[in-house]
Amino acid sequence: MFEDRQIRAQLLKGTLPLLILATLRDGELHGYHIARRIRERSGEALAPSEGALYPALHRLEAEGALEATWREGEGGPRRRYYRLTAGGLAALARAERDWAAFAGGVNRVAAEGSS
Amino acid sequence: MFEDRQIRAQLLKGTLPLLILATLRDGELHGYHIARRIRERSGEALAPSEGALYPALHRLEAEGALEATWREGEGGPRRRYYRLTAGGLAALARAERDWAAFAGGVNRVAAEGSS
DNA sequence: CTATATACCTCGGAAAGCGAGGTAGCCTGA
DNA sequence: TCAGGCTACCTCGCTTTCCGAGGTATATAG
Repeated sequence: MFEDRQIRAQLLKGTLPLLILATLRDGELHGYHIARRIRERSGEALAPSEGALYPALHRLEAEGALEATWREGEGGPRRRYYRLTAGGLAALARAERDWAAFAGGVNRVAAEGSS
Repeated sequence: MFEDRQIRAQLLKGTLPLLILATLRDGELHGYHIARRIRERSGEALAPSEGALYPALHRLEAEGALEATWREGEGGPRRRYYRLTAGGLAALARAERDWAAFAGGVNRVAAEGSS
């Protein structure tokens, strides 16, 4: 049947950068922690896979939105901490604006009894 | 630079079925008209391309969410009119629920000063 | 007869998510 | 001692779906 596959599977597309940038607004975090924060804050509604998260972090770093440093982990493997650059902050503002416009548009189209 | 490309380009992913199904809630329409309605109702925020729209319609039809009939157009080329099936109505409800959960999750993560 | 608007379609390419799989360090318990 | 589990990172191949470009066809306006 026409199942959850189609909608759910693709919804995350394009919003991961926003989620990552927003998560890093309060301070630096490492990748695994970012994923956990997104899950928690979204109330488990969003759960980006590692196969999506790490490439997204690399992209943002390559674009200059994030800076990263390796740190030896206390009681655990080494971690890569990410923080926003000035450009990243601007990218976050842009991403929020884009998301608001997009979500608003979808809501207007999907709203019942609009004409 | 980290430009609009990244967010905007992929945002539509996964929401097209919802937009199409919602647009057809009030009655049958043909493809071109559906595209126009989405543009109008979203306040020009959403403008799915034909290369995305027609395949999406075919997918929904193949899945049984839509039924379609050809009609000779009065003053113009022939048109294919789409309408919701019972299954399509259910799919619409599901898509709306998924969208609400997803958008809510993104908003919670992106919201400033949440903890 | 050409241009424009409507209306449909398909193709190739790119982007980005997912799952599976792999490496590695540390801790716990049999 | 060593198996299992948690943290933490990474990559690869697969899939989906979007976009843009291009193509067909009909009707009307100039």
